[in-house]
Amino acid sequence: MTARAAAKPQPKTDRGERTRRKILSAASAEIGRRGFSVTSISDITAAAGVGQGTFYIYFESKEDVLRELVLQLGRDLRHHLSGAIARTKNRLEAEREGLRAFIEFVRGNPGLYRIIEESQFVDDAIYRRHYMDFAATYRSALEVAEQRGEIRKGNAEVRAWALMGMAVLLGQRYGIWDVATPLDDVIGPAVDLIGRGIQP
Amino acid sequence: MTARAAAKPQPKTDRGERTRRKILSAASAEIGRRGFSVTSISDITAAAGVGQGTFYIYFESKEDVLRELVLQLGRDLRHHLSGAIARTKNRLEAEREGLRAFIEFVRGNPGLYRIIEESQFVDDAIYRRHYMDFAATYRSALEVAEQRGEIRKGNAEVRAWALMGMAVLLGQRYGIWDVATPLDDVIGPAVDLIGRGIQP
DNA sequence: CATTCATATGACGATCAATTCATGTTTGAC
DNA sequence: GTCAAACATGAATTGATCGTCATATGAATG
Repeated sequence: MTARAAAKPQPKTDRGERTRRKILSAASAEIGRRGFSVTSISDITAAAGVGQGTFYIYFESKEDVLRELVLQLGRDLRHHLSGAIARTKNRLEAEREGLRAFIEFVRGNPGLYRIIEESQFVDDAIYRRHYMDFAATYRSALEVAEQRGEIRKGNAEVRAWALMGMAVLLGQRYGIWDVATPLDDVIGPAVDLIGRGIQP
Repeated sequence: MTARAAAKPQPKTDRGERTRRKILSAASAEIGRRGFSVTSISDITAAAGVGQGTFYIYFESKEDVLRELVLQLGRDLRHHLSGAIARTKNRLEAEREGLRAFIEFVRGNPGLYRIIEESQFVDDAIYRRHYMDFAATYRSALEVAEQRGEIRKGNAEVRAWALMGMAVLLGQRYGIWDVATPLDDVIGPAVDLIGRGIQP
């Protein structure tokens, strides 16, 4: 499940580069829409408009493609989030804008969300790394905010995972299953919970 | 993926009942250990010690078994949690004991946890129902606590999903990936977050 | 324009899992 | 103890995907 074969060499021409991208992009669309396990390699190559054998010029296996997609999505999401948080002036505002950006991202890319979650059952290591990376970033941000006195002292590691968990399930609930509820109706209560908790 | 075929009739003899259970239990063990997609029906029947054809006397397909496992796990988990919460005397205590019981359950049954999560990619409807059911219960509990003045007023639906999300990812992080950290080191900070939030 | 490397193809063989079914065994009601 | 219904079996069929390979085309170089 986590076995790594020798990676395929990078394409050496523009044409190769383009073809590789076509395959990756078709894989993202097909897997995002129908799921990893039911998508066959020939589904992907058909969607990409290339021959079946072409796939194996650039990738070892379907798992290999998924790994690359997860990494790519991680980068995209990170970029999207850091853009949203950039101009906030304290931690709670960052939580608000980060959560909003996350659910927006999910609404805009439901398939991509599913790809990451399903990667757990294909290559646990890559899924884990995805979350570990986000957690590490989150944790640092919380520690900085703590230093600055923007938030109470607390266990930043546990907090990071708890807050990520909130975002993940709210993303599922309000980003995929229900895209009708206005985001403000979700963000408001969620940020209130993050900021002040439930106690009177 | 969500297609439902005519359900198989219940066994009519003790022997039948026993065989059906053997298959379900073997399926739970195998799928929990190795994952749904890589487990074949013959893996399951071999582990159960029955012939391959026997499987089809009781189940339509592997998906059919998974549905039943998810329902069963939902009942088990609900039972485990309500037992843990029963004697708590306010909402925050219930959050504490519920979270502890949940992560304990995950540590004790990592495979079961994976079964529920993977069901999302096999039969989305059953996975969704699982969460919807828990959310409905959670929401009611929060509304009652609100009535009693045990917690501040707030959007119980959003809160329920946010808190479930926290539990799910903390369960992943501290129930599956890291089972060495003492639970109190996790529960404490998490309940502090739930109770008072991060603001100073 | 000749040569060479990179890229592209899709038919084909190997593999594997799902499901059926003809046949045999067990159970329990009478 | 008989008998019909329920249950059990695993070999055989079916269907689908993977991954390879012989062959062909494209592009760049001198």
